[in-house]
Amino acid sequence: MTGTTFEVLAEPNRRRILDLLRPGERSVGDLVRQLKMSQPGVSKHLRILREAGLVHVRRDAQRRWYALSPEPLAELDEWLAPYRRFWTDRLDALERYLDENDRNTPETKEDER
Amino acid sequence: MTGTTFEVLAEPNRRRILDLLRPGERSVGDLVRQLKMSQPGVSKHLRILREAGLVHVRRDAQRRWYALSPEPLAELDEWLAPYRRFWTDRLDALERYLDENDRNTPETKEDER
DNA sequence: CAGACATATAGCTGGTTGGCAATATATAGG
DNA sequence: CCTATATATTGCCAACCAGCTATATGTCTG
Repeated sequence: MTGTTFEVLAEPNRRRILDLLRPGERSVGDLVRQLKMSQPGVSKHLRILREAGLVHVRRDAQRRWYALSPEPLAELDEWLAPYRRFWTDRLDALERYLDENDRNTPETKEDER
Repeated sequence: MTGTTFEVLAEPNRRRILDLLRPGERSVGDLVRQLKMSQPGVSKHLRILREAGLVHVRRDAQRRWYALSPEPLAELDEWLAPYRRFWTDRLDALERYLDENDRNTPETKEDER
């Protein structure tokens, strides 16, 4: 099996790659230049990201253009959702969007208007 | 050194422990019973979670009551924030809170070995 | 075709890690 | 003090992993 999203993201260089892809597509060589890492190293990480469904690739002659496939990040976001209430009292409008379940000790500070 | 929040959360049993702590404090023995794992195994994970600042402990005679310290999760949340726009277009009020920079053009996908 | 260029894969290796059993530490009670 | 209970620490091991070098694959150009 391919690693879980969490395991894949545990590696800092892979998070870095995703960050670099956020503005848009990048070629492998491009990424190699940004990360201080060997080309095979980068390709290996890209494979792992690809197999985890976090990036997808477009071929163009010898170049391969990698781009974000952010769907799996939603899984992480879902895991995180029930915890948000613990540190985002200020942004509690957020909870209205993102929260849905259980009972807990709600120590909301007073909302307004 | 203590691992990063991402590394610590890569381990499924540790995420499970946090999930179990979400409703409130639990003793170690309590956790051992829920997870199918040896007591030393659980203690080891708890130590890692403690050193990562994700849980804190309260002594009570022989018992130790563990509870969530969710602050480090905010770090994860911050990393995730700029990605949210990619799957939560519906929730674009969110972006007003969380986002800051530009957008890209989605491309056709292709995937092959 | 040859050679250059871009990327992927294979093979190796040192370091890390999760699991367990054994043992240590601490506390409570008789 | 002795014993039971609860948890932590230690020591060990097999598995995994990220990085590297060397090599393979694929494509473009002349």
